[in-house]
Amino acid sequence: MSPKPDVSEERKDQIMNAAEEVFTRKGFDEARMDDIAEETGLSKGTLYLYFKSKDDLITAILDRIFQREFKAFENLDLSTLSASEAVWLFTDTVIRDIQLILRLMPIAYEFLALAFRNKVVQTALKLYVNRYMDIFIPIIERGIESGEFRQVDPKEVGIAGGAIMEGTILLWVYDNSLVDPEKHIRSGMKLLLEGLQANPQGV
Amino acid sequence: MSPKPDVSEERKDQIMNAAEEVFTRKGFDEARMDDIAEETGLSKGTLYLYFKSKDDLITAILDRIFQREFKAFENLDLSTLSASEAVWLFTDTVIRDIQLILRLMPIAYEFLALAFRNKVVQTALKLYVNRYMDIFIPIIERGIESGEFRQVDPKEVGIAGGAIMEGTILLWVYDNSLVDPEKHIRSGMKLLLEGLQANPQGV
DNA sequence: ATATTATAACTGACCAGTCAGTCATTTATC
DNA sequence: GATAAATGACTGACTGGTCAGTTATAATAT
Repeated sequence: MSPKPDVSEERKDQIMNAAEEVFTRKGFDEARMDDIAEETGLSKGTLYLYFKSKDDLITAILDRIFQREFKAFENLDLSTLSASEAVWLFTDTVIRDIQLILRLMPIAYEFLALAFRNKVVQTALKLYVNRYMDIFIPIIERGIESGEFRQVDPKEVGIAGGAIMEGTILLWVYDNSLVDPEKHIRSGMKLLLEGLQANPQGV
Repeated sequence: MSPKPDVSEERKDQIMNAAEEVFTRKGFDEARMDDIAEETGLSKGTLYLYFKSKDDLITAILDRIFQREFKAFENLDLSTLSASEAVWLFTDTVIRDIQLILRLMPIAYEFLALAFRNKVVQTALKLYVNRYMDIFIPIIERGIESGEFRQVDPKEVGIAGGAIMEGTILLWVYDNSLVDPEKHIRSGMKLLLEGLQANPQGV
């Protein structure tokens, strides 16, 4: 038996939480390992017992965020719904998810900037958007087949839907007094859906 | 008169061009003043004759980008067009603009990340999105008044339109093999417009 | 002559990462 | 149940490299 209980998982989480806070507040480059140490209440040396470098810590945090994102899409059974209903359930899921993510937006945009020069980041983002499209596009296809939607290109609708979701958040970053992410993602999706109806009326 | 011809404007531009290149390639923080000096072919000391700090240089570059952006919207007379036509002309203008800006996207996303902690950046972005909405929303209002569009909230449509434009670019950053900015901004706007028609048919 | 433009060597603040050592708790032994 | 040994957790002063910004000096045009 070990003379002390293993606390390494709790410590790692504790450090990641503190680091997430500091990175969000200061950005990757301005965040000092000393700041993170202070935020945890631990010493800097201890951080290096659990993460071998600052990069390693950043990577672990991003991994954790992505894991959380993907979880929201699991257990999502859209097969029994009409296409419109499925779009709404999917939209609601994304919106619920976004509420949790909004505070991490500063990290997200630094991460996006990295995507242009970092292969690993590119791959992660590609995976993310593809998971998204793999859910969204089949809904549209089903709606067209069933005659609920008019004849449109499902991929184009998928991209437009994704753009509305991501773009609305972007506009909120531009001017948070102009945009309410939840409200305007919903109104944007509603406008898109209304244009898809085979027999125009309420959605 | 000065004993030498004044080349300071050319030098500034030359330095900004080099810096834009290096910032795009490496990011603000990873870009060294020595890299920029090497890119210009000048010495580091010379950079400091024209820009008093790295921040000053970054600010000048961002200013220049924004100036270019705004210029595209000047001389844009939409008053003689139908609302749909006006939306298309506006969309085309944005798309033409975007082609020039795509290579600077890494800078744009670093800049966005800054927006969360920097008042000046916040103000600049707010100004940008508001100029955009000040053009777009009146077009929608006019379309509703004239009976060309059905009764919708013009602000919501403006935000949806903006989201489609900005969001499509974002998706392109996520996965440039999935999205073609020009094509998908156009198809997204088409879907939005079709949903706005008072008497659904072609747009 | 002299003002301007340029240079390249230099400085010093800064900070990621290290390491020799301390501390607190558990286990082993009698 | 008291003492010692073992070990994991933790610390913080230190180092070595980096890089924004400075300065002393030179070149050049007028």
